[in-house]
Amino acid sequence: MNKTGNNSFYPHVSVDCVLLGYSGDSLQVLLLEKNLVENHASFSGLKLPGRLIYDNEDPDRAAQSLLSEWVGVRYAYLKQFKVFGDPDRTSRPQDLNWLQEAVDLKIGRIVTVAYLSLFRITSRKIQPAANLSARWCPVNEVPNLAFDHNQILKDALIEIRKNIRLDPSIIYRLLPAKFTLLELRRLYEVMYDQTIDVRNFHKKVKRSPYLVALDEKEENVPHRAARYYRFDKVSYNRHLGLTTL
Amino acid sequence: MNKTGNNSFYPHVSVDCVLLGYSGDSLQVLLLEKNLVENHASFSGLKLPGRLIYDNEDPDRAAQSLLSEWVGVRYAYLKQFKVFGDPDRTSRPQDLNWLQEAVDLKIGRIVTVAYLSLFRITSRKIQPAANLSARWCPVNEVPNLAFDHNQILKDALIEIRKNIRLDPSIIYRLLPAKFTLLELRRLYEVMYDQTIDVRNFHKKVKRSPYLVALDEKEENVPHRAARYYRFDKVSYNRHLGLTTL
DNA sequence: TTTGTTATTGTGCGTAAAACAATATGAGAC
DNA sequence: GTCTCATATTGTTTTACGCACAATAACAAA
Repeated sequence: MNKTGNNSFYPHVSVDCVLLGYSGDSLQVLLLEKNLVENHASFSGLKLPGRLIYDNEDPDRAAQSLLSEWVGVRYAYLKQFKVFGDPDRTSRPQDLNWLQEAVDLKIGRIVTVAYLSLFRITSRKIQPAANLSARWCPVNEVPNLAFDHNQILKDALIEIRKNIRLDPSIIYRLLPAKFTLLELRRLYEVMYDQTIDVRNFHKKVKRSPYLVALDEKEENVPHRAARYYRFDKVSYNRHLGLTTL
Repeated sequence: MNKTGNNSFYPHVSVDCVLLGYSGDSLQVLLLEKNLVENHASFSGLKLPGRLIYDNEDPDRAAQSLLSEWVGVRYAYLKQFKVFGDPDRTSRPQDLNWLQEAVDLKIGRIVTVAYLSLFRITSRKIQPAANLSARWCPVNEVPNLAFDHNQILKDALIEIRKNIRLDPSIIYRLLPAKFTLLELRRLYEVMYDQTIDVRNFHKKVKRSPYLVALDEKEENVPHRAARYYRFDKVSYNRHLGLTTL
């Protein structure tokens, strides 16, 4: 309740992105190394991609540009999910050092808008071309991050699970155009961190009208070939009215 | 992409609260009259309660204090649900006028964090004691509001429906300690804007272990008296683990 | 033809959603 | 006390889904 008395208070506003990529067997998050500070070897120095918003820039647009910059995906799932505004969220000594030395910011307080994005990691995109200080890290093996970024990541994972139940189409952004039911099942298992019965799973997904079987099968596999399926957006949108209510 | 070049950009940050009250037969939202400007009779002049955050103040705390100020409820459901940061959201002429004349703000850009709160309207609380410029308005009859507040309200209503499915306890904050199943059903019907079959509804709610029947009935009603029920928080919290997964 | 490996499929049970109408109960009128 | 009015309360059937279970089909290589 520390009133300033007048209305001339201006906090910083930033966006931070939890960029989640699926590699085909695990869910990974994009982390940046704060490698601009060289004399802090004992500090982990990892953070989520993020920056202050520009003058006259919508936070949504800032998040979109971060996504483009680091991953290059233009039309991925991208959702603002929470604001982190604790006045002390940037006040740890290491974080203050970095803000001052690397970004040339004074003791500034920063209110950040957190975004969540999901996409498929293709071999080409694993290393962002523009900057080598970025790396993918499995969400289960994330070390201590700067600021409250561990908390932001944790909230993002909770959020994404909620959203998948309300909008299953999110899942299919993590798969190639053609996929087998095994791939689909593995993805659900990774997302919810639990195993799923094969038979029940087949029955369930085959009820969905937007999952269409192709006349195509795996080739050159040393066992029975699995059928390929694809996700049909048109059927999904028609079907939406029923499942959402 | 209007970069400032340096990192010294400071937008305003505010919180706005969608305070939803249930009067027993309809859902209402608390609106404030921008009555400080007297020479704009043709302008509706209604807005959601909100203000800039103070120096060193967490947005959550600011929202909590707004809630206390206007409704006086201390432990109500209060949830941050979305950020509105379009640079042009405060640029309509009427809104600019109001900002300058009433709040003494220059052309400032404002990023706002929107909160959602739900509670019961008791006769005592319908008119906030401190300020008579506040009024309840049925959510279906809300006129044009200042800024993007109509959009904020719309998003809040979508959000609350999602949240009730995930956490039914929210519903019981809108009812008195003792209530009949008719009152409970009417509330669900108002919330989802659809009628519900009486028999199926009774069967469904009676499965909930946290809905306990009392040995008490309505009195002085010209028909069969309905039984009273209450919501049991302890049973609900025990039960939570099952329904959430 | 056999073998190894994975893909695919069916049955039973318990629970819940949805669509239906008849009976019970309280207060007041006669 | 009986009747009437208005609302409260309750049950059955059908259909769908979640969940727990194991046997069969298909492909490639030996």
